[in-house]
Amino acid sequence: MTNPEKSSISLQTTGDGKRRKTHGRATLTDVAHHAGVTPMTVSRTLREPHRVTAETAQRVHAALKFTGYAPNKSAGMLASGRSRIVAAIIPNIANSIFAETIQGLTDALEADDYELLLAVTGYSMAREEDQIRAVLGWAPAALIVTGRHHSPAALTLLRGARADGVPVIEMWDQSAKSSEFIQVGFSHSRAGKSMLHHLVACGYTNVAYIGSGVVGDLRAGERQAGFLAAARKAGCAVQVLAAQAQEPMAAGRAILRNILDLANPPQAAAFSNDYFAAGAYLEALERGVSVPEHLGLMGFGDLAIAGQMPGGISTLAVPRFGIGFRAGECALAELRHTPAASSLADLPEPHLIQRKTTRLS
Amino acid sequence: MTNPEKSSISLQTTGDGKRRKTHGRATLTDVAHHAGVTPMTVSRTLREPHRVTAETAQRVHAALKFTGYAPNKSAGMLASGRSRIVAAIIPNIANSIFAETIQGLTDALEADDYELLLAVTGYSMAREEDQIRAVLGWAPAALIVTGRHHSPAALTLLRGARADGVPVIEMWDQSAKSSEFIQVGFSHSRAGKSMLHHLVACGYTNVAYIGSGVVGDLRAGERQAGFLAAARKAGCAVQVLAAQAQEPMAAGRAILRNILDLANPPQAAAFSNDYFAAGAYLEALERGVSVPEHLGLMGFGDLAIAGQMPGGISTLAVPRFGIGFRAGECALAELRHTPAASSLADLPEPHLIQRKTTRLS
DNA sequence: GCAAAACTTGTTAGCGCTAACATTAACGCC
DNA sequence: GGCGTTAATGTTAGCGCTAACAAGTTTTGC
Repeated sequence: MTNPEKSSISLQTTGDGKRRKTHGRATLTDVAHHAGVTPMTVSRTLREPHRVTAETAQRVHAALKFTGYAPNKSAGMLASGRSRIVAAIIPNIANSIFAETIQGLTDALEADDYELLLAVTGYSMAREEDQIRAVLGWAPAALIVTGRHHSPAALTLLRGARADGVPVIEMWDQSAKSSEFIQVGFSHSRAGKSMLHHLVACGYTNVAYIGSGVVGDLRAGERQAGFLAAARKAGCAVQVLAAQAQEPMAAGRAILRNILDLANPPQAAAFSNDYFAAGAYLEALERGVSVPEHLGLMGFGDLAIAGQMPGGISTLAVPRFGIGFRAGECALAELRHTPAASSLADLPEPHLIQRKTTRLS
Repeated sequence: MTNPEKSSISLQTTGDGKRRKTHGRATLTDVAHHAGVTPMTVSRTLREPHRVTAETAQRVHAALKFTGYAPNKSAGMLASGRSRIVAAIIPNIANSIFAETIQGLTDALEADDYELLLAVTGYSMAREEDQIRAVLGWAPAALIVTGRHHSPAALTLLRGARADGVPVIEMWDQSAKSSEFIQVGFSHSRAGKSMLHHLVACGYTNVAYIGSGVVGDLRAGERQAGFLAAARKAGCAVQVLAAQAQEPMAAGRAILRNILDLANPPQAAAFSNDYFAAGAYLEALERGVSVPEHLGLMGFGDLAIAGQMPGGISTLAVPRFGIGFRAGECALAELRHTPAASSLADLPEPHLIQRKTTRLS
């Protein structure tokens, strides 16, 4: 290919010699000229092919290919007032818990040919508010946020969006009472409670909870609170530690060392996520601490690593992929005005997977 | 909040009583009415604050807040012909290798207030082509793709974009000779060679390479080819296995079992990524296979897990975050017309990290 | 055979915003 | 005080596309 400019077909002057402001890309009008039809016919060929003669369609398609036309979506959105964007706002991408949710979301949206606009908050409510404002500028067809807690201004934005007919979905969380937005998730305080109950059922009476150490992670906080409340109710001794902000498995290792140094070491520890638990488990193995006899360990999330560690790590499994998929389905259902089956249907509740790191009672 | 509609300020009728087509959201015109100025003044207040009186700015800001105005970015983009979007096309998100790259990209773009539009190909060239076409519809300011191999049509699109002044960056790869686009990455065939050389330096003479098993992952293929070529040149016996498409650590475990069953088992195995290596290592530990004496293992990527496994897994470290950050910086530099320092400057070459799974020679 | 229905294509206007220019007001300078 | 100069705001036009309607063409039914 000797001439790299060759693909740029753009007409730089119109018939009357006036210069166009347009940048190189071909427009509908360019395509229409080539095909000898009006822009409207080209537009229809693309969006409502059945309303166009086969012969016309053929000419148009030839022109499309010749010009290398790519529709300007901004213009389309502006003209139609609709967009095929679904915006999702998540705390972070690197965390594989959300990566799988995004995968689920993508899969669900593909069915109706929506695009995903992703924004990341870093667990900051202020940043969430900014991101909501930012994505709203794209007039998304639906808006999916993480969690049920938002700043007052963010809440106003969400309500405004919903009032404009934009489905708003809160994922990864669930209110005790009915919520004003659609929710696709589970109760984290109940999840924390389940974790404690598992340890109690295993016969542990003195336990520790290791929090995420991420200040803005409200859901992690609720799991912890649920765990502690249940421990108090069960008369189980409990102490709390927080992971340091560092690579999660390394943090888990550090935590284990801390636990062993404790004045009154617990018989079992529940971790805010499986990476912490995996790190702690490896450290325990290396130090010859017998798990689960001397120390029980459990994680949260049922990430791949929990199943792959020797013997497997007991954990609370949550539908990471399913939450994303279901959230996408709910958005689509609202957009199609096919009232979704209840937003919680076929989303499995978190459930315990007992592996080798907790003692059988 | 008793009236959830209250945040929707939209004027549904104009002065002359004509119904507006607009959806609920406030427009510049709405804001301008409230502030008693023209839309242009509002626009200027937002984009060129210094060109507006303090008093006017104050009135406009009050009106902005009152109306809950959020700019329609499509309209702005259409009118200005510019966008503040950078599009990135990656093979997949769940894979943490790219997650960190995206993080780097996001960090770099934040400096100049660009938004990131992300598209995923699933390692399919056909899908890459579709995704390029799709993101081009948003008239991105820059386009970042993964790898240097594209379908002919995709290549035409990329060239067309570049001809329109859109910086095009290929990341995670590097051509032997100079390339037509900016490249931020490294040579995978050289990476494969480095891996083989490490095993040879450790004294292994009969080795195995475990490919990714992902058909479209051309870079993984090049690492494998580089490894094999180097093995042949070094006179090192080599056999190739491919991981099954399943959860990566589980695949690594399965591979280890296969290796042990081999007629002529290798002394060391190099894996296409650290998850495979970690799974294999755990399986080896459980089976009492002594690593690195009986079998050496090495991974690729220097993911967290490689450093956290007992003793640590030897691996080839690559600048996952740095590639994304540098790609973002290059894009910004082009957009600012501040010619970037060479696209490869301060991007470290892949380097070997020897840990406990390969024998010291 | 001819009007009504159905189909195909064209025309017009405008989505919300901004570039470019036009206008008005305020200022400085000799 | 007249006149250029700058600063602040307004006016006009149009980005590329699509909704809504209009006009022409073919088909259909009896």
